[in-house]
Amino acid sequence: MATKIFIVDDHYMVIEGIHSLLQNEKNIEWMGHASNGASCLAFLIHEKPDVILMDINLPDINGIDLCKTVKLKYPDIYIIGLSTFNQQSFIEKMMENGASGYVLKNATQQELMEAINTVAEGKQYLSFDAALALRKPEHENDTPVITRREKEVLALIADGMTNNEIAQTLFISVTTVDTHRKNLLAKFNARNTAALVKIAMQLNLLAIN
Amino acid sequence: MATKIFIVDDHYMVIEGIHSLLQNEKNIEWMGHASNGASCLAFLIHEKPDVILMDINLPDINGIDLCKTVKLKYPDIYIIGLSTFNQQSFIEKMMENGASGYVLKNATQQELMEAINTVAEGKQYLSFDAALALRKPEHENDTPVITRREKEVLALIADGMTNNEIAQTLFISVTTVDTHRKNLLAKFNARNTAALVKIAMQLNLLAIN
DNA sequence: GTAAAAATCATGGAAAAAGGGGAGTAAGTA
DNA sequence: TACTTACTCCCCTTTTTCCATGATTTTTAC
Repeated sequence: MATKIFIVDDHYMVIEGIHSLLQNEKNIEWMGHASNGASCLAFLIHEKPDVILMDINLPDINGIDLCKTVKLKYPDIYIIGLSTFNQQSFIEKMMENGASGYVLKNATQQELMEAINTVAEGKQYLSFDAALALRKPEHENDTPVITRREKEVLALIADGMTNNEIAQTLFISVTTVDTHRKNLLAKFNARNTAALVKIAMQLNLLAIN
Repeated sequence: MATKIFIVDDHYMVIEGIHSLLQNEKNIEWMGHASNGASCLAFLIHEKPDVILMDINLPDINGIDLCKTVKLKYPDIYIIGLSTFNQQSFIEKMMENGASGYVLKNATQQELMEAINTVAEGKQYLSFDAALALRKPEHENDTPVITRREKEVLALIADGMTNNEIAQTLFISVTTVDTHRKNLLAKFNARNTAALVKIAMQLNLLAIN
């Protein structure tokens, strides 16, 4: 029985590349592609692929969120994350949101086929590079645990607000904001605000708006 | 006479996609690909393509710099920039460094063929989106033009260094670093360092290390 | 219901950044 | 050659962050 494949990616050349890589595979049935999250969800109303290859960077929605949505509605569909980055935080979040695998865009045909076949059996697959990123020692890659309030303060700091402004925004004292700031610096092991923001951005903790 | 095409891109799927898009074209001769700048230059010693499709993000060298180098050594080779971004600054710099065209990775086969044919005749080609980005007034375009030195300072700031430490690292005066910092804040329209780093990260101006 | 974690607030001082000026030199371009 | 750009350097003042060291009150979790 052929595995039905669907792709969500906004880059035509990548879609064509994957299509080309898979077109001679007998046990693969190409169902087509979507170039954004909305048309992916629309497609899924009527058609049910076995495996979705899903880019993390989509024009309308975050691939990580789309993964969550799809998995919630259609738990039987297996999802493989697809991106140019092998950053631990991306991979981790994708897997947390129900993805069964993660492949980099410089993967070979072999890797891609291995990923699809493994995932189609219900198992998990991580490309070598992705697995390597995940296996890094705890202190090198773990995102610190921050509280709800700290996250709020962090976002406002990154927006360029001073402690005073943040205090007024959140209706709390300046000294409280200062405490949160200090705790953030400690948790992220950052020397100052600049380093803090950089690390937070790398860990994808700041929404892009 | 067939146009000889060579590709420099570190994403196997993109290479495969382009190959697939071009394989049925009669007047295209596929010469192969390189996945980094070094092997591209090595290839060019013995072989001379007519047109090179060149990714902007390469593992070893900036595509913009590679473009300059190639054009300097082999002025007869036409180069088409290739990337996922249609940011004005990228396109502009690529064209300044001798590229004859710029195509986004979500281009269709038609666009790609049009680009190759146009460029092979010695003319310039910009994809619709790329041309649009270039035509935008400066203030609408979000990527400020920063100098080499400013970029260095920016990177060190984002690493958490103080003006004093940066000064010692770059062997310049603290006041000079301060000037660069002030100019960066002005160019990025950032209220403080935190906002500066966030914007720089969003614009992909800080290497991930 | 108690213990832990989170959120709140505070003082005071040292360090750094932000904001306002001005100015000279070197290199490349029109 | 004249002009522009990048890079360099300096002064002064105010604002903000960073650091150390406290403490009290809510929430949350077991």
